[in-house]
Amino acid sequence: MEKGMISVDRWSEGSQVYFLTHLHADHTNGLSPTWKRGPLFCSSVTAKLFPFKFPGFNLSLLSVLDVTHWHSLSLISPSSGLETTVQVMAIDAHHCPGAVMYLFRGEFGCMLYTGDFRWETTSKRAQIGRTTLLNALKNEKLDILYLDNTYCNPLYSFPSREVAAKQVVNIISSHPEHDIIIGIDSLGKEDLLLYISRLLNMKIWVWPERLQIMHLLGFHDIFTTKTSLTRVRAVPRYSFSVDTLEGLNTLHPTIGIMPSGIPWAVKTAKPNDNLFGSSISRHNRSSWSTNVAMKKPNENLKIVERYHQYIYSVPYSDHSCFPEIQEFVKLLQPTNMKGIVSKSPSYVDPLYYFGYLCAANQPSKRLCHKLEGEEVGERVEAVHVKRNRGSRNSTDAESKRRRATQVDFLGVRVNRVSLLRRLRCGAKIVDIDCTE
DNA sequence: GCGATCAGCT
DNA sequence: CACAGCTGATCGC
Repeated sequence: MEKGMISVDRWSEGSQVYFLTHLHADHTNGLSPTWKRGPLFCSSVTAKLFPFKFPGFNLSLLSVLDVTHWHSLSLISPSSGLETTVQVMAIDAHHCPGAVMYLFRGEFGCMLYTGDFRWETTSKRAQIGRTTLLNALKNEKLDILYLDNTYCNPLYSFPSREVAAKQVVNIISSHPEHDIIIGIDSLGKEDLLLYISRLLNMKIWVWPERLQIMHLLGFHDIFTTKTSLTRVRAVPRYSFSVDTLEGLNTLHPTIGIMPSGIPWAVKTAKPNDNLFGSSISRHNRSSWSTNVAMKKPNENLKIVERYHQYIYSVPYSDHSCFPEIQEFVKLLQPTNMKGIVSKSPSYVDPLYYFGYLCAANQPSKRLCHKLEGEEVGERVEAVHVKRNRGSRNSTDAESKRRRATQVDFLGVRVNRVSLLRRLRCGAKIVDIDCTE
């Protein structure tokens, strides 16, 4: 295999330059303070947060890319061995602070790696993104689109974050005597918290490390670590559970709000089930419930009852929902397309739904010639593939067998989808034989 | 002992 | 199911 040129959100050896879309952990797997494989490009906000996440990292390796401007890099062509120019543009991805997409052009053609992104066609920011992309692509064809396919399934349709944020504010203001906890991660959902703070004119509690991040992001007066100053607290999602809520309610009436594209606990119930017969109105439930068969109905029922006693699931998502992904693909009409998320809720290759929008039947021969002739088979395969359950209980022999499958995959189409499922995000995107 | 990786959980 | 990501166990150096 010839050496590659460019890796995005992928940190193994063999590339000349590396790009980071944003600082969520599933995109930094393999990065560490001791990493030193080459120049690492990212946005200015990501660069600002970077030392916090990777203290001791050699910052001379970091290069900041301004958004919406072309930057030229001089690299060695993997095919000819000669110097070649690659141009790259970072574009706001509207995901979490610092998140960008990368648009590349060079001898390999034109390609876009979205990273995680949200494409709200109603928002001002997305309109700017739309103009930027169209201007950048102007007379050029997008040869390959690496797409955030997290919610690439028609099951997933949710409102804009502005609408969802209003739902959150409604929930809080309809519980004037309650304490509120909101489950968030170490980065992301800041806009939601700012919105709450502005509309309800209150500070928001965050844990100390999160306050440091808020300060790095330039938010100095809105957040606090003093519990006495506010009844609204943003807490780490991993500490947000039914048990936590039940514990808190022994001290003071408290409700939880979970902003998420996946209302997991809701999904075990039907919209008209008695589970929702509570006197508290559930703003979001009607459009949310999907019916999923239950293995142990009674057991799950209890969990759901406990859940709905205290927790609101609000469809506030930093990923694009299905109709938005569709809009995005329609706009760009790439020649080829590849999902970057393998562990999505209902993984399906984006070509299954959007192949008709692009010229996927005539994949660019400059790129990924191996993909040619596989796309139709892959699309069919994608819907029939069974979820890989029970990996936690699998034996050593089973996991060895799976590893063997991964090796075989490089030349065998039929295993392609099941492998993609397990792969992490990230790609070595310019690699002559395109096997990653 | 340290970092990388994985299992388990939410 | 699992957005993103923590904790704790284990492995290899």
